[in-house]
Amino acid sequence: MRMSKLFVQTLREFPSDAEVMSHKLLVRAGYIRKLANGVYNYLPLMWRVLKKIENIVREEMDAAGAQEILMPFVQPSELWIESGRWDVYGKELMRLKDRHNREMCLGPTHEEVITSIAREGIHSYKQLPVNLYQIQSKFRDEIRPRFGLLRGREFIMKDAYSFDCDEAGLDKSYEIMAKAYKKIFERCGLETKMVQSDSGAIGGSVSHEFMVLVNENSENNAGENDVFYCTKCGYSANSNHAVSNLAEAEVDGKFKFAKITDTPETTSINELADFLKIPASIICKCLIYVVDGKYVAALIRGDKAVEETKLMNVFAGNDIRIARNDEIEEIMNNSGFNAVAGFIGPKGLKGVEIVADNTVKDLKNFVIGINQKDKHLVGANWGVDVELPQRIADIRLAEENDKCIECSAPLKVTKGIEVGNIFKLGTKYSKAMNATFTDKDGQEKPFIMGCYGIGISRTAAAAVERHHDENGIIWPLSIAPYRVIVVPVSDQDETQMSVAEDIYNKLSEANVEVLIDDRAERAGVKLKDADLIGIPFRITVGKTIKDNLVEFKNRSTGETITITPQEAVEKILNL
RNA sequence: CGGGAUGUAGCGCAGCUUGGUAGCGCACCGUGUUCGGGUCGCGGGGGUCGCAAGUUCGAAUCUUGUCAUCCCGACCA
Repeated sequence: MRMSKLFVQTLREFPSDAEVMSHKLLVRAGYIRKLANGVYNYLPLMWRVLKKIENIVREEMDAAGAQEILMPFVQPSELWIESGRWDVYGKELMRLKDRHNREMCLGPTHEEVITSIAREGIHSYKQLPVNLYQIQSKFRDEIRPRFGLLRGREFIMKDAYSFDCDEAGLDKSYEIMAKAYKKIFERCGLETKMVQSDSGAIGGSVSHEFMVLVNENSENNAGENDVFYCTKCGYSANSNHAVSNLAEAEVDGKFKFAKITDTPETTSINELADFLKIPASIICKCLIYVVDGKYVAALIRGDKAVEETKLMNVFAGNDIRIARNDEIEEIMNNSGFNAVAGFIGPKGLKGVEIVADNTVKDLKNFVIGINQKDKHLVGANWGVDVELPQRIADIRLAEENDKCIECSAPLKVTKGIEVGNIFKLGTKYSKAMNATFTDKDGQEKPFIMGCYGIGISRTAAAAVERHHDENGIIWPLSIAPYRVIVVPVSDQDETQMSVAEDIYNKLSEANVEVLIDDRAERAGVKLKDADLIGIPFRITVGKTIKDNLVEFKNRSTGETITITPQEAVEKILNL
């Protein structure tokens, strides 16, 4: 391709509305252009990168035995009503009506559609297992799109769905996908960590995320997830799922008897601990949440934080938020109290489900709210002063240096970009939508399903986050829009131009993806642009051509050698 | 949903305090010059100043509303 014809415009400055490097660089280097909030045009260079990633994904998915299909982007509400998600998916689901007033939605994911396909097409265990996938634009009306391609509303995703006749089959399909994913990201030049993650409200199911770790090179932190990991045994998990053991802490308040004590204006744990001159670990904190519209009280040790996803899962919920003050007031009114946030306790709460974190059951002679403003019960004990809730679960957010549950080594934490997710669905959709097959024994059974996603456009952005320098993008060779760019330094110099054209022609004829910068620009402009757009190799034809020498530069290492044009061509052909 | 900030040419910005009919750099067009890391000069084209009301003889500038964008937060009691 000739730069003089390539549809690209590089900018001399970064766009003012971009925050993270991948966003800044992709806009500045002319790869993408914003059309609306969270919605981007993919210009020629970007589209080439995306197609490269797609093809790697295709090759590995096909090699893993999956078959590519394409499902509609617009879906009828009926399927979503069948699965039960029409009412619970929330505002992320972009809903619309057609001219007949039928309700439709833009596909944020395709479990419903794929289940309907399987329901119609798979009738016997002899047809299983099956794995179908597609690569397609998805639309999710995110609360807050940001970071360019890392969290857009419209984005390109590969989604695969497996169907098996039993759990063992699903385990195998899952394993195959996990291996394929690792290979896909490796081939894209991305090191990923496969971490355990939350699998939503479905009991007993398993899910892993593939994270690109980004802590070490973060001017701006593009990683939206906290990943906990153990360097000793390899345990790793998303913070919404990470389980840990705690270091020793004081959990006995050693008060001789229980006493209602004045604790004026201690609305936070720190204030309360300071006021009573006690460690926060002997306070039992009580937080009111709203899960799917129902009130929930969560008890946890004062020095620890609640992990909302874990808490939500205890109640198989879809939505969780902390209660507002007016909601707490409502609970107080209903229960015959008049306390405010800071003095809430589990005792006597009406219309509220209570769950206690594992950390509170060992507390002795502790401090707890009793729904009286400016007072706490000091020296309380379970079973004596307050009943220990029946529901006890792990709802605690892990912290760095907590002990690994596998090997007790201290856990570390880092930021990660989630580029892939694999998930054992089980029969959630097949049961709800009555998608069954006849098994060996003649019985009709629901499919055992798995689903497997890769954010194609996010993977491209993650690659930029990991591979760039102060001059621009540094694409891994496997996903670069072009492998090599030929730059004649002066378009005035006939020898330079003809040698450059010759190199370009030879590489083109050998089907190498090659650019030639034939623009009537000065050398500085061309070299800056070559660095900015991040082509892995550059062949510069300059003055030394009188000695039959050109410069061969590696964008990634900066290594530069001077060789003959023929050697340069061969070097590229031998990559 | 709450808070903050910002909307002026494709991009980056000034002008607004103190109203008087819009400017700079980059990019673009023409021309000359220069030619190995974003040359220099001359000449040009391009903007109903986010939108809508209001105040005023007159509004980019003041007032109100509205929309959009970016950031932070979404309450850890």
